[in-house]
Amino acid sequence: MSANRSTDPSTDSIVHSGDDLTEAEFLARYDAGAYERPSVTVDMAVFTIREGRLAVLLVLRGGHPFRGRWALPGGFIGPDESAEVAAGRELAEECGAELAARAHLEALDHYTDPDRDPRTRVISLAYVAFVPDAPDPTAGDDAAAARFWILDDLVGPEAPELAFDHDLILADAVERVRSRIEYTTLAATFLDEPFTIAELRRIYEAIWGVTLDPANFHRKVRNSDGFVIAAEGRATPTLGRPAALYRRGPASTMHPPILRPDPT
Amino acid sequence: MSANRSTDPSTDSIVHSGDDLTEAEFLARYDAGAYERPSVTVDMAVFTIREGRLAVLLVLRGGHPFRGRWALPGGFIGPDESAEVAAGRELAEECGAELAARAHLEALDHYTDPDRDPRTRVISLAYVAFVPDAPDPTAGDDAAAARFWILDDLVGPEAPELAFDHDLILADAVERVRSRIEYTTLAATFLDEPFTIAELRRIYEAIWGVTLDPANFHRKVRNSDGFVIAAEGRATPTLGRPAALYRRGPASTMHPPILRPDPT
DNA sequence: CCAAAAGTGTTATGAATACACCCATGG
DNA sequence: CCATGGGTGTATTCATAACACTTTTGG
Repeated sequence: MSANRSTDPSTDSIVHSGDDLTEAEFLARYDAGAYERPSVTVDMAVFTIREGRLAVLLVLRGGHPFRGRWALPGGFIGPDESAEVAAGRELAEECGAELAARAHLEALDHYTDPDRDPRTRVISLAYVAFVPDAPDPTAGDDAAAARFWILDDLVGPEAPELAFDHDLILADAVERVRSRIEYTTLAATFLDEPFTIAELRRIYEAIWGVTLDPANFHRKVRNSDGFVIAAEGRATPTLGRPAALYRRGPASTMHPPILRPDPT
Repeated sequence: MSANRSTDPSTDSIVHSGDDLTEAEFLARYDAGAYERPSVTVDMAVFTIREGRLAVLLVLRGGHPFRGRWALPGGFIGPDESAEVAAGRELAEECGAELAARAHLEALDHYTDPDRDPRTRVISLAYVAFVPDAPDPTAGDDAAAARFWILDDLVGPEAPELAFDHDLILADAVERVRSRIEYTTLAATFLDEPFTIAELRRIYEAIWGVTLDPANFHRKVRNSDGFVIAAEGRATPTLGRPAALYRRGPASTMHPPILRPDPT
């Protein structure tokens, strides 16, 4: 603590000894403005499936810094809202309210390098969100454009360089979603209900970038208690036997998990 | 964004249109003080093993707010340090530098409820740390006392009520460490080198609160590539056959994992 | 009838469990 | 030689992977 004393509001003796005050008195006299504070943003990796592949929502920055670079959508946390509320609000503004209502939002990590933003000290709280295949959003006021990028198009020499440390955040987010669908039922949140087991399998294939055995996948999902529940009716395929329809079940985790195939 | 415009430094038009500036000019004119900012702390759940059971470091608060309550150690982030550096610094101050140097520190989550701190808006970045069995730390200036609490002593009617939302953070941290040792080699960081397989097993038993089959555990650890590597010599037991000694191996994850026994 | 996709059956392999059994030491 | 904990062998059970096979539709 001593190394940080001048900026540390928990070191009460700098403000007031406090020893002779009740907690109510202490709080009434507390001066919140006496210390240097970082700015705090939420940044979101909003995933969906596009052309059978994993895609993430990026916005083209219309203002400084990093004007003209693609970035994860996000914004500063309001003084009276939690980070999760702020993320939901931003998502609604980027993708529309009805889509945000269906999205599953989940805390990812925090990014705190003092130099990660050239303006000032900015700490980012990162979230991941999963939405069913959705139309491209309309750009907000401070973004020149907003669209889903297929992840494969973000690697290689043609790929845009992202603003801030968003390439790092995105890499963490991709790994998170890839490992998360192994032992949770999250993959189903990428689909509109009702859906078929094969559609769910294509979600896994898109996120992992592999092909899975349809027969074994079908069995695993059906045997996983509460993952999916049968719905009325049949899918109307362009070809082949019509598939049974399902909805998301009550379970949020799977035992045993559906493990990624060994990339060997 | 529009709902939050007045506190949002990314909405450049409020500060300056920016359109006619280079990025360098924009940054030179940027006023970081124009927006309301939260305070940001790091809080740590520092785990060790005490009396064969999982224990966590708590400090008794000497000042307001929550004076006289036990809390996770932590402190405010300095203006020029990352959260990880801040956590390491705080840990060194609480537990001693040599112990902090051996500790494995890992980001847990962030806690952002606007009302979680009665003083002002405070966002907490939570970390978990794992240290070999260590002497009780000496309390720092702003703590009346600091000691390891066996986790089982923190439940029940006799248990102290923690400050802030630290009971929630601690619950998340415990679940994290319990699941983390399933598929990482983290448990070995609770031990001084060299150690025996049985000592490692007792770490798992302490963290999960179960008893494990010594024979099967031994095989799983030995078969897990890079988890442990053989060291010279033998342990000198009080009873029974002397055990072989090992050091931490290069692997950080395990395939397949060592799964918790079903609590059924 | 044929093609194609959905879904079931069957076998082989690999890991986990339970537990019998051997090993190495101190008393 | 006995008690105790370290460590290996082995049979059973269970999940997975591979793939043959059946079902159900449209053309």
